[in-house]
This record gives sequence, structure tokens and C-alpha cells, in this order.
Amino acid sequence: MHDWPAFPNCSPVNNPPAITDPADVQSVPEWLGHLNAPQREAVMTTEGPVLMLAGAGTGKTAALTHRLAHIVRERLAWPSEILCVTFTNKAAREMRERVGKLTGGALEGMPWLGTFHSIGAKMLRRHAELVDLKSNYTIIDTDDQLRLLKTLIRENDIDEKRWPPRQLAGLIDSWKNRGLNPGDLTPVDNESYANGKGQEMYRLYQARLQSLNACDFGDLLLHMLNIFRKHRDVLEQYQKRFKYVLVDEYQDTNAVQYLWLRLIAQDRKNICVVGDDDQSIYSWRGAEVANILRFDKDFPGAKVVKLEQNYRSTPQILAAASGLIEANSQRLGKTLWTELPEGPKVRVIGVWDAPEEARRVGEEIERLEREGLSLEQVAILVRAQYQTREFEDRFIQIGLNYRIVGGFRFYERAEIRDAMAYLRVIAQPADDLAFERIYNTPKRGLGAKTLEKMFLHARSTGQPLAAAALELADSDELPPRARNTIAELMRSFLRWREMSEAVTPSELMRAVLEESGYDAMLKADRSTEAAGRAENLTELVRAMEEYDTLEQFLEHVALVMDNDARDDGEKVTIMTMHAAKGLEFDHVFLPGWEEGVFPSQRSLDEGGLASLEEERRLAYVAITRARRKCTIIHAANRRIFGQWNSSIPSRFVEDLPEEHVESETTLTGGRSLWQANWSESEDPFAHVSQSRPDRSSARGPGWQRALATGYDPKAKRVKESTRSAASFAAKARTDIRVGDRVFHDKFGYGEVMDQEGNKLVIEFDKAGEKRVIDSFVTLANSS
DNA sequence: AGGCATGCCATTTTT
DNA sequence: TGGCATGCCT
Repeated sequence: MHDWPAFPNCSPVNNPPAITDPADVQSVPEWLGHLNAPQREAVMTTEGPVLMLAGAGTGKTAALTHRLAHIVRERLAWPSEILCVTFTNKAAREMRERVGKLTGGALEGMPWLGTFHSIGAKMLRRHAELVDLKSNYTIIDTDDQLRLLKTLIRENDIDEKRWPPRQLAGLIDSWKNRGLNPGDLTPVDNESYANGKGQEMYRLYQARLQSLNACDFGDLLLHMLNIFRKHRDVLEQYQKRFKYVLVDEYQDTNAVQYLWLRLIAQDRKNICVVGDDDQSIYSWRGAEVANILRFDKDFPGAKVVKLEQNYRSTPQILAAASGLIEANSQRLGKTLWTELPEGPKVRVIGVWDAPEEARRVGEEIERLEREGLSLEQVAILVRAQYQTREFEDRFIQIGLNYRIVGGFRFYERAEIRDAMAYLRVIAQPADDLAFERIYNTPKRGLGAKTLEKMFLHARSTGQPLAAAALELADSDELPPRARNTIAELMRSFLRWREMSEAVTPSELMRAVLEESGYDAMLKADRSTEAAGRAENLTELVRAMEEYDTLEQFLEHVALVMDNDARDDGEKVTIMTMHAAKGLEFDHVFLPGWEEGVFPSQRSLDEGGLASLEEERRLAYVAITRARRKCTIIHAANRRIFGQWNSSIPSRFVEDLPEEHVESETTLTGGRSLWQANWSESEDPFAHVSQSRPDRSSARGPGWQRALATGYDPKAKRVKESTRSAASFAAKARTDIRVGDRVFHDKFGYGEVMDQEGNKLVIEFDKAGEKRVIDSFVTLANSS
């Protein structure tokens, strides 16, 4: 190991002394010995443009982090002279950690390692005045954005039914993703909203943001691009600073990101981008695979390194994934191979309907669990969020621990956003969006009338809402009640603002929650969610303890804070395929492989071949998450939006190479359909309750064949052993008795009607009678 | 101003 | 089907 002293505080002016000659790439340092040849090449080729094509599971993060560490260790640049961009905070964090380890923790000063957005925000803080913002600008999220657009749409007498705010938000986002300012729009772009109002609305939106001293996510990059274009000196400053540029997930970059990078790297051309065209699944968000395809045109003489040795999956899984992706036409082409031992074939199972699909997966997972596999190593990857419900219901029923990733992020929850809004008003009084959010939360008896008055006054005097409110509280414009309430609220804000100078952000938050009445509001709320909300706020206060200033914290929340909820115990992960990118699991279940679900109907209807191929890449991403075993499932019937549909297996199933796949479908006389249904319970029709599809009318050819296959009596025994295993896995709780009031995360409050082992029958206030496992409930304080 | 009923519309979502 | 938003009613 190299041992070396920590860096002195890095100055961009000093050139660090090189320890070895950078041209001498032949000598491979010992610490790179465990990398394979292409990886080493990617690490050692520090000078000039490099395109690293890294297939799934080929150790690209290892290559990237070693490259970073190499540059630092060889003193080719100070850490502060390296720009390293990722898409997610998670990736950034991981990279920071790993590089830290490789260099012996000398990386305190890697200030420019982060997501596109956080780096953009950081730069913009320094140059905000060049785009008429102040450096303490607010970063607004999608929710604020929509509310703002909605008011603009109303103000302009546009029918918001025909031209919904979402649509405008989508258009503006896509324009920003393409690097277009309002003045750059083509007539076609302009026509795409409200018959030619696109440009005008975009312009108004930007003007409004500016007056709020605010930015949306897209602005963080677009503003910087504008600055680079208009102010050569600023651009040169960064071109000079960044001796090396590294970009992760390059296939996901959009036009602004591309232009932004190209400007920065144009001078020195020491840019290394890493990506995989086969894993490009975000084109609907503006990502352009073309960026990766034309890299060597932008940077002539670019060295292309292909990482093709896979360290993750069995040959069977790789073969299935490779066979599938070969059906795509637009590819750079890589051939993944592995030295890992053989494994089972990829399984394709056909089932009758979605509930059976969930049952089946549940049973398989219980079996894996009994075989000693950790639930952490099992994932269910779905195409769309709505598919998770079926599994959630089933797993609650059988008492299988699960976690659903995605959906609401922590900071997107209403209570967190409310709390943040208070802080935003304190930190930045011009933040009307924040003020509007909380002026009557908790309820203070202020309504639309009062808001309207405040708006009018604010507009006519050209000041922010909060300032207008302050003045109104001192006039006779409002009825006495509203006037007093506002005066009171504004007094609080003045007090909090003073307080913010003296106390820590976390203490301030606590005071605000208490004094605003927010805590009291939650306490008074007996609904299912209130307890969880209070808990989230406690969590927020706790998280704030790490921050010294309010501004620091606000930026953190806007850009960095993610969903990593604290987790207790082992759980099966349920998430979308998109969310699974970059992760890996021993066992992966892929349900819902039916035409219309996956590929999704929408992508089939619009978007043509390109869109279908993106779905296929998504399938490729999904399969390659599996280390050892991958199970694909399709159901013959599924209820989507309350409508029963019968469906045929996904075309992606056909794309799988036959020799690596083991099928077990109703269509080929498999044994799943009948048995799983009949063995479900003592009452063979218990599961065919009310709203299930009518079996006599929903018969397809597959159904007929399945009938002919008959019923396998062994199924029942399998089922029973599963049951008992599940029951003695956990000891019954002694603290819960019949008659107790309990709380359940999903069903809310209820009363225990019956107890048998660890199973409870509970009459829930809202959800009715359910059978649940006792570990899922907590005793509620009897009221 | 706030609570209920009705009606509408539903992918994926790194920031 | 169900969640959310709007509008109507008190």
C-alpha cells in the first residue's frame, strides 16, 4: 500500500508534484492488480477522451473509482480539480466512499463529486447574479412547480381541463432538458401548448421564478449553460480548474447535460464517460442515447474501452439477457461473458391471474427463506407501481416481510413539505410558494378571500406575499378576525427569523412545529396517518441536527435527501424495474410479463419502435439484476383500473433464447394453474370471491388446455408445509389480547377479535375484518 | 371556510 | 378499482 500524508488544503493554482511519469502506463501498480485488463486500461488512460462501455455487472464502478483514486494518488490533479458527475445521490455517495477507501480517506476535498444537479446548484450559487438571481435562491420541486403553473394558466384564461398544468410542466421540462430558453423555441414547440401559447407561458413562468428568486431542477443546469455561453471568463475558469472530468451513466445524459459537459471538457479533453447503451431506459426523461453513440465524434481520437466480463450473474442469466437484447436494432454491441459457475435456467411461469401470481411468488419466497436465503437477497421487480399492490396484499396476509421502494420520497410527504415551507419563509421571505402553502396550515380560519387580498396587495405594491401580509395586518383591509390571525402569524415569523440567527436549524424546527400549532394539529388528528406523520417530523428534526445553517439544510433537502428509510429486519424488496437499475439480488422475480403491461400499453401505442426497444432494454436491465436465479411470470387475467383483462404473454418472453429457459406455463400443459387455485384453502372457491373474472365466460384456449391437465393432489401438501413453516417462524405475542385496540400500518386502527398463535383476526375501523400476523401491529393507546 | 359527493383519470420519475 | 381534485352544500 502506498502511504502518504493527507492533502494540504488544495489550491487550484499549485500543480501537485507527480510521483510517477504519467506517460508510463505500462507499469501497473500493485494496487490495481485485481482489475482485469480493460478495467486497468480505463484506469490508466488518464489523458485524452475515454469512452468506457460497461455492460451490466462488469465492474464499472470499480473501474471508475480506481481511475479517480489513480489520478489522485499519482498527483495528476488535486481532488478539487476533478469533476465527477453521477445521476443519483446514491451513486455519488458510493463513489465518494469507495474512492476514499482507495486513497486512504484523503478525499475530504472532493468538492466536485456529485449529481449533475447538486454540482449545477453549487456553481449557480456563485454566479447567480449573472442570471438575475440572488445566491440564496430557492430550489423548487415538482409540486411547487405545478402550483405555480396552475396559477399562471388561470391568470391567462387558459382552459386547464384541456391544457393541464402537468402537460405544461412536462413541456417546459423537456425544453429545459434540450437546453432551450423561451426565445429558442420553434413554432412547433410553441404550438404544442394551448394553440401557440407555449412560448409565452414558458416566458411567464421563468419571469415568475425569477421574481420568487427561485429555480426549478431544470434551471440548475440550464442557467449554468447560459452562463457558460455568455460569459467566457466564467467558462474558462471552470475549464482551467477541471483537469479531469468523469461522467457516470453517460447513456442517460440529456442535451443540457451534454452541452454543459462538452463546454467544460472542450479545453483539456481529459474526459472519461462511462455508460451502457443497452441500459438506456430514461429517454422519456430527455436522456439521449445518441450522446454515447457520438462521443468519438465530439472528442476525436477517443479511446474506447469495453468492459464485457460480468462478475454478477450465472451464464444462464447472461445468456437469457443477451438473447433478449439482441432483438434490438440500435446497439453498439457488446458480448457479456462470465467465469462464474453454472446456475439454474431462467424460469418462465404462466398463471391464471394476478392474485395467483402473487400467491405463487409468496410461496416461492417462503421456500427460499426456509432454504436459508436472506430476504434481502430477493427482489420483485415490476413495470409499474400499481402492480405492487397485489403483492403487498398477499404478503400482509401470509406475514412475509416486504419493503416497497419508490412512491413517495421522504421529503415529498405533505408534512415534511409543510415543515420545510415554514423554514423557507424564514430563510427567504420572497418565497411566495412556501408562504401560500402554510399560511393556513394548520387551519387558522384564513381562506381564499384572505389569500386573494394578500395577492392583490402584493402585486400592486410589488412585494412578496409575506411582506404584503405584514402590511395588511396593520390596515383595515381585512375583517378583524383574519387581521388578527395574520398579525399573529407574522409576529411568529418575525420571532422565528430572529431565532434562526441564534439557534441551530434543528432547534428552530422544533420551535416552529410547536409554536405554529402543527404539532397540536397532528396530535388532535386521530386518523390512520397522523401518527406516522408526527414520526416523520421527529425524523426530520433529527436529520437536521447535522446541519449548522438553515441554508445548508434547505439545499440538502431539495437536492440530496433520499428515500433510505431506516430499516429493521430482513425484507423482500418490491420495486419498479427503473428503480432497480444498478442493484443486484440473488433471486429476482419478474411478474406481469404480458402484452400491455410489459411492454406497457402506452409504449406500444405511442413512440413506435424506439419506445418498444426501450422497453426491451428495461427487460434486459431487469433480468441482469439477478445473480443466481430469475423467475419470469405472466398471468392470463389481470384487473387493471378495475377492469378485468385477459392477456397474452409478453413478446419479450418469445425473445428469450429457448435453450436457457425453462417454461412452466398453462399453455404448454404446465401444472401451475389448477393446483395453485384449488389448494388455496379448504374452500376451493374462497379465492373466487365477488369480483373475480367469471371463469365460464373468460375461457381462452389456454384455459381449456389447463383444464385438461387436471389437478395435482401434491399441491395441497406443499401448501400446508408452507403454512406451518410460516406459523412457527414467529412466536405468538403475549402482550396482545382479544379486545385490544391495535394499529396496523396498512389497515389503520382496529380491535382484536380473535387470536390464534401469531395470527390475529382484527376488525379494522376502516378496512373491515382482516387476518394479520401479530408482528405487523402495535398496541394502540386505548382512547 | 370547511366538509362531503361526484367525477375524472390513470407508466416509468435518478434531480 | 381507488386516489385526488373540484365543486357544491352547509
